[in-house]
Amino acid sequence: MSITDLKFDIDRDSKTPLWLQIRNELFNCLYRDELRPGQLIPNEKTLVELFQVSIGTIRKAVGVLEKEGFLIRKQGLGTFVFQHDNSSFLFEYFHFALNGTEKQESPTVEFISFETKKASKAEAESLNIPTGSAIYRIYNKLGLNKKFYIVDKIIISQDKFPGLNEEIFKNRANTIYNLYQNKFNIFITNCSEKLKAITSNEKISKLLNIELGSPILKIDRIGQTYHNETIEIRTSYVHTSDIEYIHSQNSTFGESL
Amino acid sequence: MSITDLKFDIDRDSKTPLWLQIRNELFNCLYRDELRPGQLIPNEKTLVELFQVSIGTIRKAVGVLEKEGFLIRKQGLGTFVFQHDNSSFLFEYFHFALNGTEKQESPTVEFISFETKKASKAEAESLNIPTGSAIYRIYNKLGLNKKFYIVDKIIISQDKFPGLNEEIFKNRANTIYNLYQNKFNIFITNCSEKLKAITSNEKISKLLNIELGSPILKIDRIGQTYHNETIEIRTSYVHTSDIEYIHSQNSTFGESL
DNA sequence: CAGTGGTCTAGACCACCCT
DNA sequence: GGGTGGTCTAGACCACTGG
Repeated sequence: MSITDLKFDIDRDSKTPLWLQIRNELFNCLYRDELRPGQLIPNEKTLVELFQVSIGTIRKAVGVLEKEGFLIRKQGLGTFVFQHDNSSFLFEYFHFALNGTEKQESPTVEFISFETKKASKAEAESLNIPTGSAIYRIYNKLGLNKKFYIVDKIIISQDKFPGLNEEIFKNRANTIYNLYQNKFNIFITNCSEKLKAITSNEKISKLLNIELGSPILKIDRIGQTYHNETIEIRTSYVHTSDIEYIHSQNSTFGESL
Repeated sequence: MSITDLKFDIDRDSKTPLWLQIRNELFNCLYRDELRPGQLIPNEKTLVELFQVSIGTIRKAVGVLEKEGFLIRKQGLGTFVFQHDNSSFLFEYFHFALNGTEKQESPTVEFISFETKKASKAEAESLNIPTGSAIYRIYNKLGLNKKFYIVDKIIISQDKFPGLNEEIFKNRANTIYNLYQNKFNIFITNCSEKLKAITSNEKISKLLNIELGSPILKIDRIGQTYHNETIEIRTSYVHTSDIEYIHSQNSTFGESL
């Protein structure tokens, strides 16, 4: 079943603009997996026929989805569905750089452990599952410049990742979000991070080889998929002696143009 | 001299798209202060005549400037130059909320001190002025929910703020960025923040009424104006017992529509 | 080369806001 | 009612990509 065979419900009398209706229809195709990550979507002329609107309206709808990060337009090639991979992922969700530098390098990742556990009350609430449900708890170490500064704890519901095990997790060729997407059909669409300063406990001190009670940056990240469904809870413990968390807000884009 | 009297250099044979040329011309008007914060810019029909292009091209240029944050379009009213003020500023550059909540409240601000000093080497480098140049060093306390959690240290060059003194600073009716903009013609266009976890020293402990050596979130913010000229160095020391630094990345905008 | 998205035109009509 | 930006049309032509 190709998307070009589908029938779409466009209501020309609706108060909702045509471009937004089309954007929503296309968005639902992504959500329902009728358009899959990396896939080429129909060209603009085809979409014009499919939706029976003018090309400007199609361009507006596709433009919004591109701005939102779901589609990528490439002139001369076509429009593709975004996918998480090594080249695009890191600089979206990895926010650290060595002191005084701007973001550049990819971190090195080292596996620590993979366990099956039961969800605590807080974890269950975040993941919207019953307390005590089966979850996976995964620990990783991340480093820059050959030294490890970050410990990541990942909590995911077993229900959403049937068949996942330590081997599959360790042997992934790409990023973790790419694994979710390709093997489990789960596409992380947005993240929210909350940062605090705490003191390191014994476990973190040992893993990062630092003194007990050192100041540590703790980051609680919630990873969600379509319609704000929470998929992953990731807690990072970061020793910020040599690295910094970077957050830039530029209103500018075109000064260099 | 109104903008409608200006002559613009639009090159129809250039490789640069018309909409980008127009965007850059308008941007330069902002930079050169020919269009001032809060001001209504000419309507689309007037811009069409001014630049001798079709309305779609104008809309593209203005749309980009709006996305960049420099202009604000209001249907039925017109298009205005963005200005920092109490209503729009806070939720752009204030990133804290009480534990477990999302961002909502405005912080309360309390003045601590205003001093004239000489720039240290690091400060001078950031501000691109000679070491030892005259600067202002200002301390503020910020709080949420009637308790203070944040100490802000602001460093600015005296050269860029002629006539600034403690009275003017304290008696500002609006935000600090609004003061820069209205009294000194300096418009902050972008910020970059770098976060670390440290332990509190004596000064910070006393100001925030916490134990010496408590874990503290330290934020180094660089505030810049057009063409990446650094205007302000702001260092925040945050006691994150009851509040969190929030950073969301949403690719989505339209799920609620 | 054929096919893609990017730019641009010259309008019409609608929704919104203020007086 | 008069003015603003928002939506939409039905094209033409250009720039880029891959084979």
